[in-house]
Amino acid sequence: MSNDLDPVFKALADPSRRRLLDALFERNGQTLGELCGQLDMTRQAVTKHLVLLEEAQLVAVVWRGREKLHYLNPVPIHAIAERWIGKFERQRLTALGDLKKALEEDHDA
Amino acid sequence: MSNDLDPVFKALADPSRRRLLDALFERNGQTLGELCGQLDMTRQAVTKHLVLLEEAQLVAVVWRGREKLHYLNPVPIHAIAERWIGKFERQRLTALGDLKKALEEDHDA
DNA sequence: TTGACATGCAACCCGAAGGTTGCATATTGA
DNA sequence: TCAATATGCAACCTTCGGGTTGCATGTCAA
Repeated sequence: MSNDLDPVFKALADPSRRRLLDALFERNGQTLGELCGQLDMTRQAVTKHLVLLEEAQLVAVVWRGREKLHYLNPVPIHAIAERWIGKFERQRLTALGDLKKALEEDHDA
Repeated sequence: MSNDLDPVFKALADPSRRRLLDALFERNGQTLGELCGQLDMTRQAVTKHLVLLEEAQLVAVVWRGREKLHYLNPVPIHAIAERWIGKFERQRLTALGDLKKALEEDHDA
């Protein structure tokens, strides 16, 4: 399994791509055509977004005849949650405390 | 509190900015100059990255004389974990199941 | 077998993003 | 008071990202 989260963060940075993930969350296994119906752009633009999602392994593809079915792969999101967000979540209250304290000291001065 | 996660996703998309967050994670409250020492680019470039982090509310700033102290604000990361990642994590096994099943059916055909 | 359908590929356009350099401003401490 | 320090502001350059259009390819169904 890849250990590089960068393509995942990049893929998640665009609202249209998050929207595609949401669409697959609503109904998994949609075709390209179906996904196009939910975004206000050309099929080619949607294809490009899906390519990025595939490269980040957020979406997996299965061909059925001439149709391309898209499936959500939750593993990279899980990896981000585990390896990245978890770290900050663990120190959350400490960081908030630092911030509060700094603001108070600033007020004094 | 802002409810818009887009600037947060955008801010997290760049490796240099994630690195800055990591640096503040290591030692909270660093000055601009200190943060510059940890990235291989000009001070102005670092400033630009920090502006994006501030706009996403991931970093809060306190001025102490001529020094600008940077503090981690864990709230937006928490928001992403709660409102966005949590949703996918909850359906994680279901999505993996869909994917596995689709791959098997593809194999049959 | 053929036309309609689902998708791929490639060139192109434009604005945004990341970086640089140069200069201005404010604070500090000797 | 003045030089060094810490930072801001603005113009500029190049690359990348998101979007389009046009055409090619492969599959299905009548």
